[in-house]
Amino acid sequence: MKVYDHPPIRSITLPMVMQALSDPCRIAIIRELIIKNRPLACNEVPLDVSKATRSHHFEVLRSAGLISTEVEGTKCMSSLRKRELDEKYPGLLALVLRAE
Amino acid sequence: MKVYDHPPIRSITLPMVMQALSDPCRIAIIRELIIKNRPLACNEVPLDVSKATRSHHFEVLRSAGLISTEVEGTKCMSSLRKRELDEKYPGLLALVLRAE
DNA sequence: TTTTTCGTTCGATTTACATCGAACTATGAA
DNA sequence: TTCATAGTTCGATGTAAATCGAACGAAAAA
Repeated sequence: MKVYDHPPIRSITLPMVMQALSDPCRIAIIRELIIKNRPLACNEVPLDVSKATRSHHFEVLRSAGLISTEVEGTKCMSSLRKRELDEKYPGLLALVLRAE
Repeated sequence: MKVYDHPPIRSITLPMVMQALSDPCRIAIIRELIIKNRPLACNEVPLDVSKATRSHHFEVLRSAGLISTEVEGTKCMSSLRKRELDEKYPGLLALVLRAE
């Protein structure tokens, strides 16, 4: 069974976070996680890309420290690292949620 | 004399802004503008890159709507579009200033 | 056990980006 | 008028990123 790597929040840098959020698909994923306020499987977020690309975007968010993922059966559920993000980057999630 | 183009703030998107802030040089420029709180010439911001690259980074920030630039003699002075940014992306500048 | 579901990984392609040196332009100073 | 300063633009190069289809693997369902 696949195990995901989650970098410690200390090792995350602002450029990494900004880079991760510079793509519309990935912003959509983060927004959905904020709104739904629960872990989501990859295909619960509507995106107009192939599943390979979708998987790629989740991986980018994961390695930028924005989400964490764990396997549940055949699905893998991703959650916002909300507490850590709010502490390290206060205002970031609110910004992503509200902004156009 | 060179005239710079500044996109209207309503045409700016979050991915554009995030993309512009995904580079350490550009974050350094924005920070310096926040801290100094006045227009700065390109070479007033210490960066370890050539002047061509420096010029490029200012251009990226400009076309992402983060700064505005006007010519003064042989220099070109860049300012933060602070009022507009605070209105459209509240919390963004504070985030850039504080975050690691 | 066979099939379906969910997602990853690989290899390939295309596009975007950071970077530089060199040539250029406009202004101001000598 | 000549020189210096500040920055842009061009062309080139190398690297990173987005995207896909196809093949794969693990777990659940039939």
